[in-house]
Amino acid sequence: MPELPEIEIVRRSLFKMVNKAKITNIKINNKNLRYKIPHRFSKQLIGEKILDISRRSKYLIFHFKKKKLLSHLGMSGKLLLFKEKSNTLLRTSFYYDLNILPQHNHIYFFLNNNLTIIYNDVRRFGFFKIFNNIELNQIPFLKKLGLEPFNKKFHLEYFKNFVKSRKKNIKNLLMDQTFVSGLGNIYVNEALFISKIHPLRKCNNLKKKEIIILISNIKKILRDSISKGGSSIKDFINSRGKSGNFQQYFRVYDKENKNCSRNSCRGLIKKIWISKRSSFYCSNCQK
DNA sequence: TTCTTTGTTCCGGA
DNA sequence: GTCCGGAACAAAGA
Repeated sequence: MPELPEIEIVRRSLFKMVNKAKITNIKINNKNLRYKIPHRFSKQLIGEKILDISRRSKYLIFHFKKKKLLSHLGMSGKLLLFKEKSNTLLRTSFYYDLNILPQHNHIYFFLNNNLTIIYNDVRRFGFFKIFNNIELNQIPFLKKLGLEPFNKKFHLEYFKNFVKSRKKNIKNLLMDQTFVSGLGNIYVNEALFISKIHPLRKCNNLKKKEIIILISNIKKILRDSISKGGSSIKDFINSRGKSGNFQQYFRVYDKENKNCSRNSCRGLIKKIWISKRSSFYCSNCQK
């Protein structure tokens, strides 16, 4: 569920607390994540100092002197911060109040500042990979990615150029990470709703005006979501266990059979599947 | 037992 | 060669 805004919030909240901290130990409870954690994993990271944490699309990158640790949270991955001294107290609040179960704590990164980063993931679709001496844009997972939505180059001309020879529907285009990277199902649904564009419209048939509105809305919705603390389908919390609250602002996602929230409309929200992904749209105002 | 959920990769047909 | 949709994959809860 975490999409760009959620990852950005995790990045910011982690960075505040663990920048310049050194990894003193690592405990792996379950190495079977999306990709199996190799034996050398702990050895390669212990003693390394976190020099930066950056984000590309939905990936987090921990920067060390020569190494980079790439992480993707998959569907339900969480990076929790744990204060050693008040261990018990935080455990309670993380694990029970927020329905985070300790049996899904898979990796512990112990730091020299009395904090521990815990990777918790119910479905284990997330992953960690270490890269040595490599530029960011050469990392295999990152080099195929399209523009970041906030990139100034993500504009009308880029869109028109990209769809010139393409015929897919606009929903699948926005889900395509080689076109624009960081959007997932939820924000694509929302952006199309706000832009009054039907998800099945062919991407090369959008009018100039519609493209401009859509791009502007994508940027706006991501920015708003970050400022509100990230989306919070209940699986998502930020690194300090604080739940995001963007969920209450969803206008179309998971609103099947509800009335359209647009004042002037009041059409019915429909649910369809597009490439096996649930898609919600207003049958009246999304043309 | 089956369905649904996600992002990503892989594959075959067009 | 390129585009595009579908399948597979990971795990678990309903």
